[in-house]
Amino acid sequence: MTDDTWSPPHILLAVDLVILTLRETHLHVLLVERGIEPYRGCAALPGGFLHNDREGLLAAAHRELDEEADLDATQLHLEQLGTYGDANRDPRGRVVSVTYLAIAPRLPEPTAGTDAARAAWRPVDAIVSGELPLAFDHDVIIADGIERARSKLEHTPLATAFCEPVFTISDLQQVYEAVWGVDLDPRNFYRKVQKVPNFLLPVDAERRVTKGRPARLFTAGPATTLHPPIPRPDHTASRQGE
Amino acid sequence: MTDDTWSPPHILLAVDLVILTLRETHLHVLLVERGIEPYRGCAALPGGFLHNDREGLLAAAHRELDEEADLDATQLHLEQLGTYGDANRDPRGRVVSVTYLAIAPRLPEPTAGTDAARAAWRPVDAIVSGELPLAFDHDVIIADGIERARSKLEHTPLATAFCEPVFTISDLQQVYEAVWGVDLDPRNFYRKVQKVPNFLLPVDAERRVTKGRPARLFTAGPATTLHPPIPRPDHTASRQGE
DNA sequence: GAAATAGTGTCTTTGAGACAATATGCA
DNA sequence: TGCATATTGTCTCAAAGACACTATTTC
Repeated sequence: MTDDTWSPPHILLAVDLVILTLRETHLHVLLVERGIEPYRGCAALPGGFLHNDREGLLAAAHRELDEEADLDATQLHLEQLGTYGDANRDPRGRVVSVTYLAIAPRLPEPTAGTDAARAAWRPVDAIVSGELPLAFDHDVIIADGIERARSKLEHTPLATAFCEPVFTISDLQQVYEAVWGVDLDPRNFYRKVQKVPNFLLPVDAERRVTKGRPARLFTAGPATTLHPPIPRPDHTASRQGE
Repeated sequence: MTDDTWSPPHILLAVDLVILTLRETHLHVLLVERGIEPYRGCAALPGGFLHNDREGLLAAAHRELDEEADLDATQLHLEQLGTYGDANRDPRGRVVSVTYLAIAPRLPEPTAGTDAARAAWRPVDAIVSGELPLAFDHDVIIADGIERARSKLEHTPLATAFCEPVFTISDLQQVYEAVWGVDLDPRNFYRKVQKVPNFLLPVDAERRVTKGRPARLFTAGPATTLHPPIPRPDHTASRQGE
C-alpha cells in the first residue's frame, strides 16, 4: 500500500457467513430474518459489523458463528470466501463485507433463546432459483459460496466436513451428490474414494444399522489435497469444430 | 449482516495488487519502494487506500494499476485474491487490505516520470526465499497470489494472459514452466493443449522467426475452463532450481 | 551437410465410467 | 425366501507420460 492522501474513510466493515450443511440429502444454508431496515423482515446471511478493538477478520467470523448460529466454531471448516464492496450494495452507506464459508455436519434446528432464534436452514435451491429473495447482494454471495464448495469437493477432503466424525462411504457419496446436484455410481465412487491415499481411514471392525448389508465406517484421513481428485461429472459438454 | 451495535470503526480500507509477469523465463512481481514510514525504503506491493467517494473495490484496483504501475488496465486479467485484516499487520492502526491478482504479458520497465518511477519488477524467487524482505504481510500475499496463479493454470486459460495476443505453443509452455517451476515435455505439451477444445485458436498460415522450424501461431480461444485440464506435475517430487 | 526447434506417432500405465456379479444384513 | 444395500470384479475408453521419429528452418 502506498502513502496516498485520502479523505477520512466512512467505510463500515462487516463479516458475513455462508454456513452450508446437508439436511435430508439437500444442501441448506443458514439464514436469519432481518429485524430492522433496510430489508426488514427479509432473509439475510448471518453476520455483523467488525468490532474495531483489534479483532481479526477470522476471529470476527468465529464470533458471529457463535452468536448468530449458536454453533461451536471449533471443529468447523471455515475459510475466506470473498469481499464484496460495490458502492451501492447497502443503502445506509459504504459497507464492505468480508465473507467466510463454513461447512457443518448435519445440525439441529437453531436453538431458541439465543441470537440464533431468528435463524433457519433454507434449501439453497429456493435461493438460486430466486423463490426466496435475499437482502443486499447475499444471493450472489451464496452462489459464490456454493461454487467454491463444489470446486473444493474435487481436490480437497471438504466433503468429510459435512459428515459426522465417523461415516460410511454412502454418507460421503450423498454429500457429493447433494452439493454437485448429480447422481453418482455407488460402485465406482466406492473404489475411487478408497484409492485416494490418506483420504479415508477405516475404523477397525465397525458397522452400522441400515436395511441392507452393514457398511464399513471411516474417519477423515490426514490428506489436505486429493491425489487423484474426485472429478465432478461434465457439466459443460462442448466440442471443438476445428 | 445484522444490526449489532458497534463502536465507530476506525478502519482503513486499502487495495493492494499482486501484478505478475514473465521476464526472461522467470516469474516476476511488481514492487514499489515505500517513501514514508512505516517500512520506509522497503519493498511493497503497489496499492493504496480506498477513495471513499463511492469507489468500488475493483475500480480502486484498476485505478492503482494505472497510477502505480502505469499499466493499461484494459485487457489485463484482474481478480480478487483475498482480504488481509490481521489486527497488527500495520503499526499505524487498523488497516484491512483487499488484494487483487493481475496477470500481464511481458512488459517494459516501469516508466519514469510517473507514480510508477519507484516501481520495479522483482523475481518472485528472491521473495519466497526471503532474500528480499517486504513491508507488512506482503510476502504472504504474494505467496498466496502465486499459488492462485499456479492453480488456475490447470483449469483456466490464465496462461494466455501472460502471453502476447498472438503466441506459439512454445511461448505457452514457457509460461507453465516458469509459473509451476518445472520442466515439461514439449511434445506431450503440444498435443495436450491442442486437444483442449476452445483453448487455442490457430492463426491461419502464420509463422515466426526463430532458429529452427517456424512455429504456428495461436490466439486465446473462448474457453473459460479447460476440459480436460492441463495437470500440474506432482510437486511432491522434484523442483527446478536455477 | 549439422544444429536447432516444431510437430507426429506409438506404446505403456493409469484412471473414469458402465455394469455384472457376489456378500451380508433385515423383513 | 426375497429385498435392499454394500463390496468386488471386469471391461472399455480416454488421458498422461515416455520417447522414437519426421519436418522445416538457419548456419
